[in-house]
Amino acid sequence: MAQPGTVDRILDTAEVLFAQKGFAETSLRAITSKAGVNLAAVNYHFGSKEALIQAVFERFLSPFSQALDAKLTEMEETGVPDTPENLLSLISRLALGTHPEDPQRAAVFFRLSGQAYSQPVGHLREYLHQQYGGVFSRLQDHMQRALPNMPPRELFWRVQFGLGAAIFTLSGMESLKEISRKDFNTEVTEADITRRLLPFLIGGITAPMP
Amino acid sequence: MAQPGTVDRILDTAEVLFAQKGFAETSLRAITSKAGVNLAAVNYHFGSKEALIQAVFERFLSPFSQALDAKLTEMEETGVPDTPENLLSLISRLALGTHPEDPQRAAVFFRLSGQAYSQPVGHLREYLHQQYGGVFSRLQDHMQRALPNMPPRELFWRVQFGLGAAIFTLSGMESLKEISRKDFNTEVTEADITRRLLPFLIGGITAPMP
DNA sequence: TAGCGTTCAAAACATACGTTTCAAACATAC
DNA sequence: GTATGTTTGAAACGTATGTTTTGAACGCTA
Repeated sequence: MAQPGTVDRILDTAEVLFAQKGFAETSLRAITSKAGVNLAAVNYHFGSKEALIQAVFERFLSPFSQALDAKLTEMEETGVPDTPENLLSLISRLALGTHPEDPQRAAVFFRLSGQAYSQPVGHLREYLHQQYGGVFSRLQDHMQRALPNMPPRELFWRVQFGLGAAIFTLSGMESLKEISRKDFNTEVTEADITRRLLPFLIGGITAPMP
Repeated sequence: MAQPGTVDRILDTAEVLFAQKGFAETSLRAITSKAGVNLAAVNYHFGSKEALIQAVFERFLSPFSQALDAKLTEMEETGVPDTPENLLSLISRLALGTHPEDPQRAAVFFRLSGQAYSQPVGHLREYLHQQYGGVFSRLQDHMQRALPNMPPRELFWRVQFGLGAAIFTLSGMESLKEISRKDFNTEVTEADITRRLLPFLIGGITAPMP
């Protein structure tokens, strides 16, 4: 019988395990046993492990992508000026707040993104590109309008650098949290890091050209 | 018979395959067959796959780490001032030029670093930390001297951000090269990116505090 | 209630993996 | 040339993986 949520229980468990240990290192048996469902359920509902991975990302990125799209439209309509500050803090707020019911969710989001990016050429990367490349290039356009004097090529790379700084740091947070705890006797949260990230990103993206 | 270079042939092949596809996705059979050595050779010479991974990193990072150490000492002795520019361009030159006989080597270096960082908690990360944490904190000290007014905690995170931007971008170069080729009709090299990286990193690390 | 499509559970399947074994081939020292 | 320790080669081992199969349990409609 369609017991409420076999599919969702698989997705919930898979996204946590994928974020913790990576895709290859997470077996279907680990997912299904922790989720309390039968092993065959993954192949039955999703078709394959690869399809499950894509489903996990779709459930994650679609709300974020749609929210970003809506916010950009809202900015255009209400005449909020395109500035690096506005754009970057918009993204930061969305990344932290797309799933407000679960604050831990943001950490999983960042770790999953890092896993996806460091993933070899596999199908995931191109899937993400063709699925969410549109929003990304729209964001890039806004950033270009915010910095009209910067050559598009230079801006492209600087956005990539900023993306790297953000995803890389936030996806490796666990280890960094520990170091910060040891060296500075301070607990840090994802929100702390994104707050510190903003000036860094703005300084980097708007830096004078050599 | 100790045919000249079984160990080296394994290391050469392993480092390329690890960089291309990741650790879990690269089997010992793929390595040994491409290297033209027997499957058992890995366990005979290295003991295990995990030990092989560490050996690959040691061969890579030790020359870099030693060179960086020497250059920092040289800076101290000759009185070269600690500035973000000097420190960052030093690292950039070393990363690109530690293996001058093979320009491709730098790309492998970056991709391997990215794989190591995005790796889950596994033993590799702590191995790298206890092996090369010393040079890293020495570099951090120099950076602190370059920016005496910045709180150490803030500097720590900004260095992490910079590290993320560098490794993340350079380790995903293949895809980014392709995009750049399509969008801008330009071929880019690792050296191009590091040249563009420098102003971004300096701007980010020295950005005014909020 | 009978039939039907959907979902579940348990088991088996085929394959790929890291590792181990053991004998043969080799280099070196005596 | 023989003996000894080291390295190679081919095969097997045990295990873990993703996937498939089969039949039972279930909800729904006629």
